[in-house]
Amino acid sequence: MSFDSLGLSEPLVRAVHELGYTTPTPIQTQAIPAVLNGGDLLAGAQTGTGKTAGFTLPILQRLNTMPAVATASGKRAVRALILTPTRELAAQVEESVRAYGKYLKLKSTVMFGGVGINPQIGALRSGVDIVVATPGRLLDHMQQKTIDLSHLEILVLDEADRMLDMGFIHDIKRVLAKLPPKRQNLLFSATFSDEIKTLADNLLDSPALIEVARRNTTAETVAQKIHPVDRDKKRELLTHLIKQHNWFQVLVFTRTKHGANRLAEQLTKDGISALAIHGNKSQSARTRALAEFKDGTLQVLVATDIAARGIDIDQLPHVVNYDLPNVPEDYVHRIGRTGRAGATGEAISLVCVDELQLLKDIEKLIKRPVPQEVIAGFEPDPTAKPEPILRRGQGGGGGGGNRQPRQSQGAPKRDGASSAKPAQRSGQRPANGQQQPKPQGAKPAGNGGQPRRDGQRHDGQPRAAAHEGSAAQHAPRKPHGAKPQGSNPGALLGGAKPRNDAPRGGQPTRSGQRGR
DNA sequence: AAAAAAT
Repeated sequence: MSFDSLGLSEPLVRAVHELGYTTPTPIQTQAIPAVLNGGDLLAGAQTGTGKTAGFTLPILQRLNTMPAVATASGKRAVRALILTPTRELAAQVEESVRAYGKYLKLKSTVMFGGVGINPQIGALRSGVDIVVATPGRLLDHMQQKTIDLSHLEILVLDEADRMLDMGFIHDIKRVLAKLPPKRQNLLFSATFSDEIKTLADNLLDSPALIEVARRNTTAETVAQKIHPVDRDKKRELLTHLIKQHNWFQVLVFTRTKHGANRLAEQLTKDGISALAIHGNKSQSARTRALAEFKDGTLQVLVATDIAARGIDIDQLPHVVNYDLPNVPEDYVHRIGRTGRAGATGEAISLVCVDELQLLKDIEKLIKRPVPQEVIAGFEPDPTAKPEPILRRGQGGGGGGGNRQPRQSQGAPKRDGASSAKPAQRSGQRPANGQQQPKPQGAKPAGNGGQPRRDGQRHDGQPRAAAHEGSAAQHAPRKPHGAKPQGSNPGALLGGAKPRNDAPRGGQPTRSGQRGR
């Protein structure tokens, strides 16, 4: 199977090939012809399955093929709208659109909150074909009448379940109400709650159905490991691990925003360059942290679950769960940040007694125990009692009325400096972790803290296509270090009994085409 | 229970 046999035109295939992809993933194989068909689509797919290319490629082709439309002012009209739950994801999707559309004349832009609205208005005025947006800012534009969607032909709701979880349903309905009724709708969701089904029923007209087996697990290329540890020794252990192995690009997840801030500060004190990323950070701080982490300037990125989905970093070697996530599914999303596109990765979880129940839930979900390894010097106190803080909500699927109206959280915190890095860096990084982290503050002041919204990379390397990445399929590799090495594996923390391996994910389970 | 998203 190849991209041109899916019906994509030469300029798209050329862009895809130049980005290093030759073989479509299962979801691409199914979604691309379905979208080219012009009908609606309901797709069950998570990030990391090649989903983004699955809709951006055929959308580009359709817009390129269909006769261009002009607005009253004579500029190109917005014909495709892609909504995503987070700003970072919106930026990434638009990068993909740009990368894949490199040889086409189509124009795209991204818009979300937390940054100035005027540049966005300017971009819209100059005329764009494709808009990628988060719901809030899009509504803002609609109310201010700075966006004209009267020529819209294609609508995509990406990570629709996440958007509903985040309380976007009302915003989405308000957007939908103002769109031209005759259009192609694509809905992507990792899960299918009753809410999603209702949304799909209302939105989609006899959609094609595509489902790719859930990645409930954990690519084979990710080696997972638990380090049992006392709750108050976690930070020390993390520092120890990073320094001992000289890890150079570590994504660390915490449960709370406050926890992320604290940990980043402490790591910095320990001589490790670290920044936190979460929803209370200013957009410029978020953008900067992500950019520095991606280009290797930053050794550690401490994140809340804002980064659990979607965020894609090439060849990210290490993910650490400093806290286990409250929702088992998020474990899968988190560790899915590593081992992407066939590369090997390592997912380490620091687990204290409080988190045993969460661990059990996770092992049940992924249908396998995670090997445990106690690190010498960090043996957990066997008499420690769990503190009954953590409870997991969310029953089987239908239930949780998790509605939360948006509420203002006050001004985002400005974390100090207005430094953004000047463009630099060759794009190479040492292959073996020799890179020394720069101390904080050593960077020259940059462009006044303007966030990068332009989707360009510092190093100018094409990479957007790596999102949802692995267009190409790679031979599965054995995870390295899958066996616990070192001292008493399995000590102290009762995990699930070893079972035979879980079934591999990644195969399509169901597909339907239909004409319209 | 936490997180995210418009000002």
